[in-house]
Amino acid sequence: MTDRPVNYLFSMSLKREERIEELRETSIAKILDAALELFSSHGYEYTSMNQVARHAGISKGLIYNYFDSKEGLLKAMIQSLQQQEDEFLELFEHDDPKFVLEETFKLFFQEIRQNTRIWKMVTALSLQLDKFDFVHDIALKKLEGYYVLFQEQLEKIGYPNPEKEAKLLAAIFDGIALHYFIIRRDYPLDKIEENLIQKYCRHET
Amino acid sequence: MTDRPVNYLFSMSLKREERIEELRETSIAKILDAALELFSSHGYEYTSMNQVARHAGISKGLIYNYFDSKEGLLKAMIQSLQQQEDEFLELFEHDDPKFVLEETFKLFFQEIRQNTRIWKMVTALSLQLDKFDFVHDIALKKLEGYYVLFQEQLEKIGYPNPEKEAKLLAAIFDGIALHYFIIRRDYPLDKIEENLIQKYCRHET
Amino acid sequence: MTDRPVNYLFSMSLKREERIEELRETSIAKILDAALELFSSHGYEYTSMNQVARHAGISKGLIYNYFDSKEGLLKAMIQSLQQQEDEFLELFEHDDPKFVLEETFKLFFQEIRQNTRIWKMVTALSLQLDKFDFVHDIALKKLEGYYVLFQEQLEKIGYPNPEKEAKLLAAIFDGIALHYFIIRRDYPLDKIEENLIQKYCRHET
Amino acid sequence: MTDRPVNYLFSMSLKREERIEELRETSIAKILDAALELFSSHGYEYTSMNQVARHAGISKGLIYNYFDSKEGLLKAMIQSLQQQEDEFLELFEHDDPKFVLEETFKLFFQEIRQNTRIWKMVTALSLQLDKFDFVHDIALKKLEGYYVLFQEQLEKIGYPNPEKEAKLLAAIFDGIALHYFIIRRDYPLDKIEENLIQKYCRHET
DNA sequence: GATGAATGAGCGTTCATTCAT
DNA sequence: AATGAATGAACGCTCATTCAT
Repeated sequence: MTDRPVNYLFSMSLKREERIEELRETSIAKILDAALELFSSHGYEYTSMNQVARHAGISKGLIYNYFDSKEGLLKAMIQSLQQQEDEFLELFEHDDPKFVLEETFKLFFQEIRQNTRIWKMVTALSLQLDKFDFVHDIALKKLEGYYVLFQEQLEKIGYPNPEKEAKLLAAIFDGIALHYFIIRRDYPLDKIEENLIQKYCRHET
Repeated sequence: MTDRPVNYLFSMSLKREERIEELRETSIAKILDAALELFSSHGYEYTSMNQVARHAGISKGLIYNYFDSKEGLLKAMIQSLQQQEDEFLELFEHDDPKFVLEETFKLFFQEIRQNTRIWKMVTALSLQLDKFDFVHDIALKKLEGYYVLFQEQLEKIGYPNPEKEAKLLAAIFDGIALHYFIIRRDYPLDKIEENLIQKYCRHET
Repeated sequence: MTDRPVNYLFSMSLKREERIEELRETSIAKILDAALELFSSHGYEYTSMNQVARHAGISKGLIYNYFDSKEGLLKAMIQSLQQQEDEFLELFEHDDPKFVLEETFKLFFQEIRQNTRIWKMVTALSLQLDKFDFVHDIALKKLEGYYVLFQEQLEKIGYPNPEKEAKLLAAIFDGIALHYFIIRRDYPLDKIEENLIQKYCRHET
Repeated sequence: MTDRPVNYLFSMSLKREERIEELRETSIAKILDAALELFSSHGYEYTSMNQVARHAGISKGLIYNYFDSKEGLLKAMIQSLQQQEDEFLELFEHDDPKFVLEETFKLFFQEIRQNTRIWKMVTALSLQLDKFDFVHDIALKKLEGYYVLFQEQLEKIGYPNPEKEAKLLAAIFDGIALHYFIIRRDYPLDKIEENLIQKYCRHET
């Protein structure tokens, strides 16, 4: 990211600083929104910086005030997604493993339903690992997060082979997402969701 | 793709025709090989037609004798992959469902192990459905093929909810592939494979 | 350059005026210093106004309070150099021509030794005369100053063809400077200096 | 420089190869000519690749078929100048040192008279040594060539301090060139030339 | 007086595609 | 069938300059 403003001694009032910081944040938000919108609908490679600028309603040059490069913009956009996700993953501090699992399941399905385009993009990007290492790293970390979460809950429930079972469960989820991304309207996402919840969260132990 | 030569009577000897047909096929094969190699290792968008030509050992212009455009080349390449796959999916005409499932499982794991790069590319491409409808169509058809195959076998075995179970099974497979593409060396592909075979093909009914 | 403040009666106290005048001069000096430093080390074309502002420790906009444009800044910078030089050329009001010559020689060599980068830049700029007429004019005036100085002294010493000889002498100096700029450490500047002083200032007439 | 054509076995006749080589050379020549013309009249930094293409009467993209980058084009242009110069420096294989000196002098003056703009550009570029090392290297080599040539001839003539004197003589030349570049029409180049020839090549030993 | 967010024309460069041979 | 010189639109990016505060 380029030059943050240097703090010249006494050179401006706090008011001014705040106003400027606001401007900065507004612009950054506009750019990130436009990038998310366009990258996720047309693809990163097929979106030009010109388009991002136009869609954000600002000039091309301004993007480079805040981001080093197109790839830098992608990185920032991905990280901002990641951050939002982290925020609501912290919610689960419950004792009942079946409850935690069920909530996780519901959250997951809600996410891919609501932000299909975004998660499709993220999935596509994590497969380009040679080009965008940072996406790969984030995908990896997230994956391991799920492995751990699932394993803990399955262990508590008393599953026989919790480590492998956790990996399988995570695979089921990402597989479902993948198929939903491809098949879309014709994919019975609701029924699949119910079925899974029945199987893992409501069965007799 | 350009017009195939029509057989004008007496216009040339069969020998000459055959020789030319051979040349055509050799060139096309060289181009498709180069495209597969480069698209799957560097990505479609990051591979130039120049690179394809150089890697195929032919001239840039020649590619356009056989393919309309870069996208046309991609399409042909994907279709040739599809064709190869169809060929060995016809093998299964066996009665024992568990045997068929086990063979399918083994084939799948062998494929993603041996041609990781290629399947990663195919997966990535099928997520870009706005851009490349044909990849999407192929992915869809293939997916439905698996759904049917799995459903039939699971029905024969006597699974309670074969349709949903088939979809879940297919999701497990593609999820495993996805995770393997991302985690690679650290993913316990062998153990997962064994585990799945045990679960679906060797259990007591 | 923007308008200097006119002295509206009673509009502000002399104290305030003075303080502001001081601020102005400090800022201008900081900018000129930064420009000299950066233009001479990276080249005028390869120095951005942003860099100048950062190096001067002020904001980009402030430069435009004092200078019309990047070229205007260059012009002012060159003129300030010129002014400094004029100041110490006035020192020579001595009768003995050989003494004056020797002092001039020494001054010249000291200058190119100490401020190599700056003189290299000035030389380079005076060769771009299409772009920067003012540099050309300054170079011309300076050159003629040297011609006159040398001619007068050589005349006093009794050289046969003082006009041509003065031009040759001036050429020798600038040629030496040019070669020193290019060869740098390996150029025997000291010996050349001694040699010249011997030849022109210490010989028997 | 980019891809030279690969020689596909038997793939084309010698005639075709020759014709293509001719095309290549014509284009390269057009580009180099345009670059020399524009770089030397407007300056390297103030000439865009678009201008070069337009002036050469070809498309912008074609330049990049033959040159890696703008800097690569500059380099090639300088080297082609260097080559032309080398060719006529080989002429001097004469015994009489005064004759050799006189011819060198005449050649030098003729050059800066006829190709003023070009030599001015070369001089300007060799002062930008941080940016364009190759120009610096060439300038250095050329300079040393002159040092050696002058030293040898002055030695033969019997000058007392030939090494230093050679350096001074070279400095005189480049100084004269520099002054001529700046003063142009008002500089008495002819008289200076005569004067130098008298002094070094026609005097009594 | 001083700031820095914002602009937009223009840069060097790439590359899919065409076409004369 | 095969070549590769040639094109030109589009790209990512820079930077001198403006102006509201």
